Amino acid sequence: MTRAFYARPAVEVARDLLGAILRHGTASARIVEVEAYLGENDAAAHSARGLTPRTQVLFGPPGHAYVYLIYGMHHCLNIAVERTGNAGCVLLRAVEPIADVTLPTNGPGRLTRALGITLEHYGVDLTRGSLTVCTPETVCAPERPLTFEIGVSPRIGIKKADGLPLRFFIKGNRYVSGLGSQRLAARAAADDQDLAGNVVR
DNA sequence: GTAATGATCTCT
DNA sequence: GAGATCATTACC
Repeated sequence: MTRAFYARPAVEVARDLLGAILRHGTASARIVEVEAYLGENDAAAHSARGLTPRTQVLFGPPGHAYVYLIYGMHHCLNIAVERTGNAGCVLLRAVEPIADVTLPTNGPGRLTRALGITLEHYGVDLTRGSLTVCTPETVCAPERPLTFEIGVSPRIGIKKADGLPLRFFIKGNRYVSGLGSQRLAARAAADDQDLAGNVVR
């Protein structure tokens, strides 16, 4: 993805990231669920209270990683978007494994653990280096559809600015996180059932 | 310096 | 429904 791809409103970038490929080293996975955070006018965004040491990358140029530790034990991966000075970002919430991924990837904390993303990736440039996002056509995954329906819902787990439809996900994809998906995924692993179409909310 | 908080996950 | 566990932030 180019710098220009990220230099757009958070909602646009979020929707366009669905289906794209997240790569870290040899590991790769398809992005199936994201959330948009709008910057200083979004009470739920970390950048809502202005520039702090942690959030400075959000105010910097687009296309850089914003990684932070949540609840003392989970890392979350975001991508800074919009032009320099605008603190919008996109939270990656779930991915579908393609290669060299063994751990579960449905959920923000799980996907960072599965792909080995930590605080050391804070601020790295996603347009160059080992942690990148690219278009699905550049990866050989012919069994996965390039077109899909996009589902929309309120963001998960936040208390401020709740209810805004800023969460986007691939409808029917079994790797989407959210209500019930953990039990469904566990049952799928146990029964080897195909859950496609049953995770839409 | 101290205390509250949290864009989560796992188990009960 | 509660506990784990700590960086960041706000407030004294």
